[in-house]
Amino acid sequence: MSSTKEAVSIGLSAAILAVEGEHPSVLVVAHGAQDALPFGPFDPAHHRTLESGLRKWVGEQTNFELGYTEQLYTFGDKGRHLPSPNVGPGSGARVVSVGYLALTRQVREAPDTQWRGWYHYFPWEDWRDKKPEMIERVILPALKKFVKDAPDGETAALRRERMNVCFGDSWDEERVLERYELLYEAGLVEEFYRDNGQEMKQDPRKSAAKSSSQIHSLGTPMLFDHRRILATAIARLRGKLKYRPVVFELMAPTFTLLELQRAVEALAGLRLHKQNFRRLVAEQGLVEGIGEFSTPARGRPAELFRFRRGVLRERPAPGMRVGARRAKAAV
Amino acid sequence: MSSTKEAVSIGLSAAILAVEGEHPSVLVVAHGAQDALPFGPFDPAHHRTLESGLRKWVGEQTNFELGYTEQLYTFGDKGRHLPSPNVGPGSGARVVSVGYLALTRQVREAPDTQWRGWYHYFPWEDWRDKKPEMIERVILPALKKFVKDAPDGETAALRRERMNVCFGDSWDEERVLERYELLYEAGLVEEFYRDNGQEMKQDPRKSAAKSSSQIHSLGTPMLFDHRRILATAIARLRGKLKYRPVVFELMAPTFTLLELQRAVEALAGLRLHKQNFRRLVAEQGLVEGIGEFSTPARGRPAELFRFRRGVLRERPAPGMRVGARRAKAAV
DNA sequence: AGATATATACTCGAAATGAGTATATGTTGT
DNA sequence: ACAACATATACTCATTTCGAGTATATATCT
Repeated sequence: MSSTKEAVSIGLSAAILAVEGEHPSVLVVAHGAQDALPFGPFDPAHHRTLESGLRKWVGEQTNFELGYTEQLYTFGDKGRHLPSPNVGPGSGARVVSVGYLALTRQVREAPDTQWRGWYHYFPWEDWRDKKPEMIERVILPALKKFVKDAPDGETAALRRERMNVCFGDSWDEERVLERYELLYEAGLVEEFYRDNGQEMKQDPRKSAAKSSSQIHSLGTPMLFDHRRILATAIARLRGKLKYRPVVFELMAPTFTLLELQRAVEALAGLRLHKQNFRRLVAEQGLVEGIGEFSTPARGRPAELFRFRRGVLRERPAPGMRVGARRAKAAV
Repeated sequence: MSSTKEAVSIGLSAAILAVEGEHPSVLVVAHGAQDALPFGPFDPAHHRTLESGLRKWVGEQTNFELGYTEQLYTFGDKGRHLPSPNVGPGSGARVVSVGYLALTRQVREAPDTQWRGWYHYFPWEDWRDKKPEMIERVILPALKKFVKDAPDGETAALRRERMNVCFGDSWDEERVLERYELLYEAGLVEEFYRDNGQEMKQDPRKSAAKSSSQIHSLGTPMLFDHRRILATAIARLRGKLKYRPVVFELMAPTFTLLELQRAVEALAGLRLHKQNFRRLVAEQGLVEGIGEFSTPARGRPAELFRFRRGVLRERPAPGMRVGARRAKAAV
């Protein structure tokens, strides 16, 4: 084995997600001027598994009980996780960070923590009202420039392909991470410049290049690679939604079908067809009515439902299909 | 931060998978009497990312060039990855192991390595000929006993649910890991006893309990938690097959449609309907004929095809749907 | 009572899909 | 040459899934 052995420490980060009405949110802690995911070191002396380590200090730090948790990915990139903003690279021990997804019903905030909407960090991911204008106005022009600026033809072709997959005609709501990574590499996201020790060129104070090649900083940045972990978490959740009944981890014990639909829509970032949604939910046997009814301000009261735990036993892959709109023309 | 800091080293393990004709295989190295996945330490001083570290020493150790690779999972459990068979726990540094899936076209074997069939390790996962008899004869009886032996009713219900999901009426070929973990916990797999410092009770030399509660060791065991990593790899590959054209990483540059089908069947552990398979492949535009034909020993020659790289650009999720047989009665 | 808002039931057609039949094209044995 | 066989390929058919829409029911507000 080689000389410099294991100067490695393990960091655990958790993207703790919830949804309140129509608003999907993530628990963040303030870390200087920047938002951060709750994170802490893994202490191998006191914890048998990574996950038990995570539960421990998340419990301490955010005063939160994690329900459903799932490991996301282990990042070991040099440069994208500096030990501290002040300390240059190469100084301390190398940090390998293990990211987790955790789901919870949104309750109170703990001290020093705050629930913030997903789409502050990923404004291009919310298609519920309409396709976000920034895609046509900012992202695609910048990506086209990114393609044009490629060093050689092969790289250009690869970049064009990625652009089309990520922001082309058909929207695949699961590709959250792929899109963030593309924007990162294209320099459309603040973390890119921070990680490379540069500044964002589009600084408003600068006099130079007016509107010609203005570079935009899209979305709110986060500490370290935390926005990447959050992107991974959202992507995973959006995918899982379709074949596992994970939404119910985020819902109150009872809910109306519309509330359930709004939650799914919030997570997927898409609108769904109401009648088909309830047909799906009914057919799948995901829920059961409890005979009581909501008392809405306006409109007809809706029956209250609860999750049918039995589904897990019966069906192989019960989830909320987030129907891809049937392609009109184009084949 | 706490006292006992980072006595952690990172191990990288790779499940390198290939398929030769109808035989799916994994590259193993002999480690004493046991099979092991190629593995080695991550050296943070020399590698920018975990993956580059992996490629480096896999290249050295097995003389192999990795093609497609994907991170699987990071395991940190105390007890399931002892530093060495001879050294007791608590002695050395804690090892956190990051598992990878890698795909390659099966070529020569490197020194000290060997291609072994998947189903040596997971004989219950191959349903191509028929449902493996061991499920009815050995696994289900043992699992029923495992349910009955549960300390309390709640645990029993959970265990029964898992038994049904894993080995019940409908077979979900993706749940490779879930099934292995269940067998592990039920003590049907040798690693369980090794990790707990016991011996397998069914030892043939022992005189005691004849056929009454005979405990079987299912499949060939592996070093450390390597069989778990392999299970994760197979599960991931079986899933990915359906929505990404990963099979082609395993195929020769040109192939007949039947060869492609046999490869998919080998990986999925299922038989497929031939006519529908080719319809699917054609509709998806995954392949293109090259005008040449195979020269088989018997039967009509088949056209040779190659992968159409264009698909990646065109379709959002091109893959080989492994059609779940339509449910007959039961609902 | 009528406007409005929401809930729920039902219909329709296109596409996907499981399963099968029919036919084409090669080899081997006699 | 020709039957017997093996494989490839084309096409049919019924069922299921699913997007999209219409129709109707039950509440509140003015």
